[in-house]
Formats: sequence, structure tokens, C-alpha cells
Amino acid sequence: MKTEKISEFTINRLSIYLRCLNLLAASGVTTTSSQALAEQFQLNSAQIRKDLTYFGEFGVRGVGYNVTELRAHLNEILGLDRQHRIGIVGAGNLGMALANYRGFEHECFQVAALFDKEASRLGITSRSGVVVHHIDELDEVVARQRIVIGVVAVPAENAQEVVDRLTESGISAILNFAPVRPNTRPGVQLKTMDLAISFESLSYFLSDSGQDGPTPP
Amino acid sequence: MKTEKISEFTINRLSIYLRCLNLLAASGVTTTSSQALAEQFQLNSAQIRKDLTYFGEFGVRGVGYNVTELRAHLNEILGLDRQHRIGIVGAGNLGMALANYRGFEHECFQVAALFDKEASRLGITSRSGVVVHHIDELDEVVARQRIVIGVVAVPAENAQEVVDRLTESGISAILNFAPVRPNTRPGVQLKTMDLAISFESLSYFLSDSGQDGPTPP
DNA sequence: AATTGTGAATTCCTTCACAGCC
DNA sequence: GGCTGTGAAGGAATTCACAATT
Repeated sequence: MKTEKISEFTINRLSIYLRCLNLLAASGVTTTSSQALAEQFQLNSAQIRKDLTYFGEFGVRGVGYNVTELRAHLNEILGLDRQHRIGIVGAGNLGMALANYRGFEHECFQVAALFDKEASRLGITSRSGVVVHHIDELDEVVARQRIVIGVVAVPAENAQEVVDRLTESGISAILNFAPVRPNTRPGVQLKTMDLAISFESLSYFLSDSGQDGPTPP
Repeated sequence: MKTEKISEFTINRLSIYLRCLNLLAASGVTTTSSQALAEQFQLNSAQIRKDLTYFGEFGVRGVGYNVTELRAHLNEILGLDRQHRIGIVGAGNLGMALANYRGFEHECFQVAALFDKEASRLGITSRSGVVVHHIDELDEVVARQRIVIGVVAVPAENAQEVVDRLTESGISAILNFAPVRPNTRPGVQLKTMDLAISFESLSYFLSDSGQDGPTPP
């Protein structure tokens, strides 16, 4: 275990490794190696080893990694051995889609509350029975429900205000879907999923397609 | 204009610069500089200049950049001066949320069709009247509607199959929301928005929040 | 005087290659 | 023999700093 600063690239790859291991475990594989993983899932074996050794020595030289053990380690490193309660601000199409997202159901992430400022949306419930509160109840509900992750699913104009209110409410991590780059206090983790950037990037590569010419000898 | 390979980081930042310029233009600003942009929007001025010069010399030394001109250039570079027709595969919560997403309405991206394999979803329409087709009509509808971007909004298990079918149908760019890393033919642009990775990354930073207190072994 | 465009310096990330261990 | 863990090398992205330009 190093005290070195660990890059977000590494953390994101740990999620990928964990997924690969879950697939292997599901098909009954008990032992694997960085090379085997790299080949099956198109990764780089040295990178797998380097990423893992930031957190410990999980392998056995000459043998490889025990799938069950490594899964357990990655789950713990990523904090997936705990419940994380989520509050979604914005009960429009996106907010409700996230609240109903089945990907959460079997996982450690649990949508515990929804918030909106539109009177017409108050009281609506998600498929699993989570109710839409007025945004003015944010502080109270976040505290009562022990919500730690806030999701911003409101229009760009309101995103900064919502981030500020979430921060005030004592939340420690925010996933923002609005196409803005909000300011946050240090200590509050912010991650933005920017649909507009993704589409515009695709648009760029459509325009100048033919980027990838034939590889020289 | 260089022939150098341009990184995706640069392209993504161009989207951000364009947004900033749109804000400036909306408040009547006609001229700006890399420093002014950097200060207002928390960017790095050298990076702005370097990013822009991959595509041309848009500034005037001693003066800065003309907001209207630079917007026009970025719009053209990103291909936002053209319509891009989108087909969404998967008419569940996420697919319908994307189809109804207002961010598209005033932009150059237009959702032209929805697809699903569930009989119960066929014929449903989005708010703007786009109808859900059976996935078997993909090839025909993609051709008829001149769809160039495919969106994958299906469960992980079906994502690779959908990517293959989209590729077969002649689409040139894919935005994937399933938590997998599908294989694509070279020439087809693929971008994955991985919710699971984002949440797991936030979870990680929640666990070890505050690099000051390392956990004992 | 002010700001761009850019080579050089720096920082960060990835890959190589091999010593060390099973 | 085979595989991990890792220092060193290589490559990419960012930032610095200044000559060139208006």
C-alpha cells in the first residue's frame, strides 16, 4: 500500500477489473492472471498489475490472482461493501429514469429520495416507491435518510444552485448531469456526466471521418 | 492547421470553450482573450490557445478573439453546423428520457427513431412524436431516416449485440450507456457513458475522503 | 502594451523489461 | 516455467515562458 496519489484513471479501471472478475466468477473461474485478463478483456497486463499494487500485493508470483479474493479486495477498495444512499434532485425524465434504473437494484447504491421544486411533481413515486419531496426539504431529508451522494438532474441554469444546496445539506459526493462545470467546496467530490460533450465529440469525429488511415508497416 | 493527431481531450474542451463563448455572446461580449476566458471559467489560458491552434489561427495578437467568429469556427469544427439524426435503441426509462431530453430540441441533434424488441413498447411515441419501432426494422429505418448516430440504452447483456446491429445498419457513431466496453469495427466511433464507473468512483473517494487519515493495514 | 502562437520544460500516464518469487 | 511487482523508459498531455505580432 503506497501513499502516492492515485489517479482517477486508475480508479475507473478498478471498476472495469471488478466487472471482468465478476464475469469470470459467474462462469466458475477461480484463478486468473494479469495476462489472462488482458487478453480476454483487451487490457494491458502491466497496467493491471501496476493499478493493483497501489493498494496491496494481491497476487502470487508464478500463479496469478485468486478471483474471489481479488473481487473482495476491489469491492472494499471501491467502497462497494457499504450502502451508499442517493438523493436525486430533478424529477423530470432523466431524474425519474435514474430513480427507476435497474442497475441500482442489486447494488450498494440505493436511491433514497427525489427532490423537485415543481409543485406538480411532488408526491410522485418511483417504481420502487421513492417519493418526490420539495427541494426545500433537502436538508431535513438528507439528514434523516443519511444520504451521501447527490445527483443533479436539473437544467443547466439551475445546476450551480442545486450543487450549492446539496453542499450545504452536508452531502459528500455529487454526480452532475447538467452540461455545466459547477464549482464545489474542496472535500465535496464532483463528477460530471456531460451528454452534450459526448454528442459533440461524436459529431466531430463524424465530420472528419477518415482519421484512421491504414497503419504503416 | 496541423495534420497532427488531435486528442479527444482537446475535442472535449472545444465543447466547453464553445459553451463559454455562447454565454459571453448572450451577455453581449464581442471580444475576449484566452486569459479572460481562463479567469472567468477556470481554464488554463495556454491550453485554450494550444487547443485552438490545432485548427487555425483564430486570434489577433495584442487583441484576442472575436467571440462571434470563434463561435462560428468551433461550431464548424465540431460539426454542429449540420443536423445529426439519432436513433435510440432501448425504449425503457433511459431511452425514453433521452428521447424526451430538452437539451436536444434547439440543437443540431435530432432524435429520429426509437427501437426496442419488446412488443409492449412498439408504437409508443416520445413527447415530440417519435415512434418506437421493432429492432428488426433497424436497417430500413436507419437508411430511410438517414440516421448517423446510434444510442445504446439497453441492458449490459444486449449491448454488444445492439452495437453489432447498429454497425451492420451502416451507422457511423455510437453512444453507449450500457456498463460494458463493446467491440467495434474501426471507422465506427464509439463513446461509452458508464454510470456504474462514475458512481463507483464517487464511492471510492467517499471511502478515503481526506487524504490526511490513511487507514491502518 | 497586450495578447497570440509555440518550442521547451514539466508533469502525468502507460508500457517495457526484468529481478524476484513461487 | 510462469507470473507478480516494479524501476526505468517512453509517450502524452499540460503548463511555462517568450518571441512574434498588432
